[in-house]
Amino acid sequence: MERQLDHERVEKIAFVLKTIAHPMRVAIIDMLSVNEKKSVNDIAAYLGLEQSLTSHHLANMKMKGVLGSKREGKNIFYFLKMKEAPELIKTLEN
Amino acid sequence: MERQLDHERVEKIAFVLKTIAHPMRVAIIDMLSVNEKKSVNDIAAYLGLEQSLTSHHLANMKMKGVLGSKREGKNIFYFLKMKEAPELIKTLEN
DNA sequence: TTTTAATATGAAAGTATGTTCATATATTTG
DNA sequence: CAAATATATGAACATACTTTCATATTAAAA
Repeated sequence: MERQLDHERVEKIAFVLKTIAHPMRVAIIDMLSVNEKKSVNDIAAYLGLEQSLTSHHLANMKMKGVLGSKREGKNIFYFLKMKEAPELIKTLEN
Repeated sequence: MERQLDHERVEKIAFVLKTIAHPMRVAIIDMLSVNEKKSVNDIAAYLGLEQSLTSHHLANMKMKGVLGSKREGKNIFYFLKMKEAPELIKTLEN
């Protein structure tokens, strides 16, 4: 029989869940699971949010390993980095 | 091609994620995914936590539909109600 | 029917998270 | 290089979440 999760593992799992557990961030991940990459402005426009707020959330998810980003000229494109993120959302769609 | 998630769905998904996104609560769900049902004291003892704190977390998860409970004499047993909860954890174990 | 065991509850304090606003930085274009 | 566009950043504020502590409730046992 399998061991229960140890403390460190539990912390890490909660950390990832916490990173995603916000309506804006769920929406961003959902969008990026369909779009491969999107600029900050596109994301903000699509979700109807302010630039600065969008940027803060994107930076947060990037810092925590959920997203990545890549500059292309004037734009910065964000993309999904943690493949599990959309799976979490899919688990709860019903 | 599939529609994106609407606002209400995104909110609901974030709500569930937020309910689970805490180390103690991940540990409780993990425990209950292996044990079917456990009393408050058992849970508190197993996790090395105070009675009151454990009770608060259990009540919270019950209120939000993740857990259920059932009194048996002096004890109250908690059990998993939302089947997706352990799946979320499983997605992030690796 | 008092005591003990198990759990819940509510308020206060502590801590973390989210949002806004003003401004900074980087890149392209005229 | 000055202006415009895209994005980031930091501080202040607002809100939400966690923990603790003291006490209440419920059920069983003596």
